[in-house]
Amino acid sequence: MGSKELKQVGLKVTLPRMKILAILQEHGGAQHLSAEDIYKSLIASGEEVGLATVYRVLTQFETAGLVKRHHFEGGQSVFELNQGEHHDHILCLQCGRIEEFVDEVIETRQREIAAQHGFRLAEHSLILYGNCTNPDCPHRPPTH
Amino acid sequence: MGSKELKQVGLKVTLPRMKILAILQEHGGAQHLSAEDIYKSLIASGEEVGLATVYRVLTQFETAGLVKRHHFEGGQSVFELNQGEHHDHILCLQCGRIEEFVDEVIETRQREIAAQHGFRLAEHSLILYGNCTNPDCPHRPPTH
DNA sequence: TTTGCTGCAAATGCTTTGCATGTAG
DNA sequence: CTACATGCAAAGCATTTGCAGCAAA
Repeated sequence: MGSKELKQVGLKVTLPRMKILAILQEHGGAQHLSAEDIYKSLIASGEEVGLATVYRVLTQFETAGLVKRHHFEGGQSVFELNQGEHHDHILCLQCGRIEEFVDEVIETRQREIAAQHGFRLAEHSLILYGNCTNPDCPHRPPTH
Repeated sequence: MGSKELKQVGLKVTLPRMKILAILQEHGGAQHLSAEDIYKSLIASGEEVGLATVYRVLTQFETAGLVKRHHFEGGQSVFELNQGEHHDHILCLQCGRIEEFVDEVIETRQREIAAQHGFRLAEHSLILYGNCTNPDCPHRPPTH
């Protein structure tokens, strides 16, 4: 299942790569995991991979366009499967919940602003931080 | 001139703090400097400050609301004087030029999106990355 | 004087790299 | 068989912290 993607981007099909891809694909691929998260997950399932390998593989995946790297508050990078369409993120400062959204109004406005300033827009990073009013929001600091 | 701000926020008026404030205020206060930048600037002007002090002071300034910290691409944090009104940034991937902008359309839309997802919006980070078409853009990698 | 500040060096947290061994193609 | 992958330990950065000495109020 994951071997096709690996071959496509010219990476050898190895166990660590397959496993990491599988972890990212869980729950529909809409996860945002740190390298450490993935490493722990591997260890938990009895795999013998080094943290360095996790970082190396994730970087290769990013270069290959398989995953996207984000820099949310908190120092560490988080990775998610590249699901094709671009999206931005909103995350809860209380419980760390992350939701994705796409908004054409904002996308369009960004291009206009870039043009006004004499820039050709290449990419952007938009992250909204807030408190989710969900009753089941466990009011504790985010895991990452 | 900077001593007033320091007293206001309950920090003792010391030479390192005055100097760092002065550096941030240069060029109208619209600079985006890393701790290292500021440290080098101090050293260059013959001051005997430690890098640790620069970090400590910047963190205190941030807590006091005197400066804002941003996480642009590149690992290090950059600091700018808190000029009161919120704004976002657009920066050139080629020359590192940074421009600031405010857009009500985007601001409003962000609040709407947050509300739609059941979030009370606390803050946000919006950074546009592009290539500035300025003829004098020195096509080399950004300094930070 | 007393509390808070500073420099220095050491410690930290995340991420990358060097190297010898192992393995996919 | 050969080029690429891996694990481990060590190295790298950016940033923080412990501590003894100094200085602002």
